[in-house]
Amino acid sequence: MAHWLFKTEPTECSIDDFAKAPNSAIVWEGVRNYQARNMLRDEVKKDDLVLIYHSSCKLIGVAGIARVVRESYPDPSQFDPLSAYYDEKSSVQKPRWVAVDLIFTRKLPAIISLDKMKSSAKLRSLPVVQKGSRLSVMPVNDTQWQDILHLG
DNA sequence: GCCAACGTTGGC
DNA sequence: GCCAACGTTGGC
Repeated sequence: MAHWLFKTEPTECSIDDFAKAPNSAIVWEGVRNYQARNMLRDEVKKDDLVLIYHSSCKLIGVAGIARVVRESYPDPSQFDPLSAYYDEKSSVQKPRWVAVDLIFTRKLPAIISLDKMKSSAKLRSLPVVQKGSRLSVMPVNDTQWQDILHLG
């Protein structure tokens, strides 16, 4: 079982949105970067655990944990002209983007801040703390997973 | 709101 | 297939 970190702007989808619907799958849609898509499509598997990371907000960092309940399938938002994620170059016959479904696991008692992760020597190789890393889907290895949660 | 660091696009 | 111009991301 692998571990991941998914970025989200809490104004779009926050850990509280997960917590409010603990029994319903959340469609993780809108990934529009090829490198992130490839991981989502090829490597993110059912039962993998995901750190939900809040970005572009006041309290930047890991807010909670979710679990993959459905592996990649065509992202419905790419076909929806009314969606902000609509892609006119994509088609149902040849979809370009994928989504996965997640379910709430738990909210952390406190956000594990980006600052805190950056100041941990153990986490220097973690993609999210590296300069210029903008991927919205990033791998987290087992050791890093433990180290991150121990910061909390 | 700024801007560095990436990613994408399109002319050649 | 190169690369300049442009667009986006996201921390600050």
